[in-house]
Amino acid sequence: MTQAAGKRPGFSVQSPKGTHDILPAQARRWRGVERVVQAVMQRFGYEEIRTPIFEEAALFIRGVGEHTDVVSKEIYTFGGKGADHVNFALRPECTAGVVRAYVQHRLYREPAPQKFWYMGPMFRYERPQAGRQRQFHQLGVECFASDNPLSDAEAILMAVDLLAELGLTTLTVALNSVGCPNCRPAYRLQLVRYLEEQQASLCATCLTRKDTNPLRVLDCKAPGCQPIVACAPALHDFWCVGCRAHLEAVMDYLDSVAVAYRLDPRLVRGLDYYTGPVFEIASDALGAQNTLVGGGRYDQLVEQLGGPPTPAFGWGLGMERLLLALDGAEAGEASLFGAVLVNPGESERRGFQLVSWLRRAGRDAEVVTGRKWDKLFKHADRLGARFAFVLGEHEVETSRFGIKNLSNREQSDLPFSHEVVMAWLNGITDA
RNA sequence: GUGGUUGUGGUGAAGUGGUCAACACAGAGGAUUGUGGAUCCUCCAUUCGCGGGUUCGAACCCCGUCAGCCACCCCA
Repeated sequence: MTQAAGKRPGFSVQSPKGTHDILPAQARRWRGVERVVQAVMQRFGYEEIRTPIFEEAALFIRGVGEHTDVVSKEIYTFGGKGADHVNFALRPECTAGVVRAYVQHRLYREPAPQKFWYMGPMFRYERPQAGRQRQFHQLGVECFASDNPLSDAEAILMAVDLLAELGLTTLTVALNSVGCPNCRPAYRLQLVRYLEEQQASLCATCLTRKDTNPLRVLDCKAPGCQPIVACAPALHDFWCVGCRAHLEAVMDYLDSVAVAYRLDPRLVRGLDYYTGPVFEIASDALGAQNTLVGGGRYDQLVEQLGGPPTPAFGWGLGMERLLLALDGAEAGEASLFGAVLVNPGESERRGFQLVSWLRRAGRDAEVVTGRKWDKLFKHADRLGARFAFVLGEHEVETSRFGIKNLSNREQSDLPFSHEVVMAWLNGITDA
């Protein structure tokens, strides 16, 4: 923000627009969420995968879709160097990268289905607002080589359970099917024909969407487009037998485990690769950007990116939005096992020894140096220490040290030696 | 890319043209030469996002610029 007078480092001391530092207090919250994530993923048999944060730009253009906003106006690209100059792009999402890795390493040879999860930064050049940043973090899952509706339901359930376990309750799950290659073309044709009739009253963006990605018109919130959308041919009238049956099976599975959802005939995804069931989980604890999880089936993508025909299902979850929705939850206080209180001089040497013994024994501890004992104890309080180790000049002279339990204020006095400390550690019980 | 709104220390904020830029919290030091969230005292913004202009004089007025936030759009 402001620059100290006289110091001109030649750059702004501010993280780039739309990016944030995660400071220790926040990082604690992240770790808490990550722990739950890992546990849930393990229960559902998903394995972690980590892919590069940049890929060839062409991967995203082919995978996500040339006409999606994500690719056409939000992607960060940069050139390589030297002879084999290729254009790269910071990943705007991770499905394309995971599919690329799946194809590259021929993971389809592993026993099916192959189930992966990932977590990491994604990049989209957008105007920042609540729940939207240029660098944000996404947790996602991809399940390959299963066209069984059970896999769809399992993945959706996993998202719901994860959110519930984190304490999120006011959620709505929206479900739809965007149709498969058997039925979508017919629908698309009808829709375009209809939109052409109505094009006089369509908004400007919908006019271009009509040709590039007509299904997205269904999602348009422009007031002028509302009546048109309302009377548009309905997707579900065009579903083929397979699509209908698949969606119904997913619904049946969800019913069987009491996952509440709402069928939303207008739910459409902004990424081109989706086929069949799509879903979204929104939280009313958020502002305008209230979609927490979005995903669906993409049975064509693996083949499109050079792999064998492989059905797949996946979703992505915005970590920052999740943390935002979780905002009411406690951040967790800083805590410490032991604070070793010492005076300047020789007692610091002892303090260094003692803190090192404690750390080597697996305990977190800090040395605090000072002359005034009220300040030292106050400091120990602030650190949230369970025990204060009193090791001042008096103790150095007598070769002893004090241990004070800061919660019940009981203090004992012991000879200063490694063995004594270890014995004492063995004697304490963890709360 | 479009619109709205806000920019005063680590934080929350007073101050709307004229002495050292209130106050509160946090922080540092002391009162108290060894024992913790108390009390009292002291210190902590050569400067009001940044740059220019008007003026004898600007945190306050004007212009520009940058940033934050919110919304549109889009999406997680």
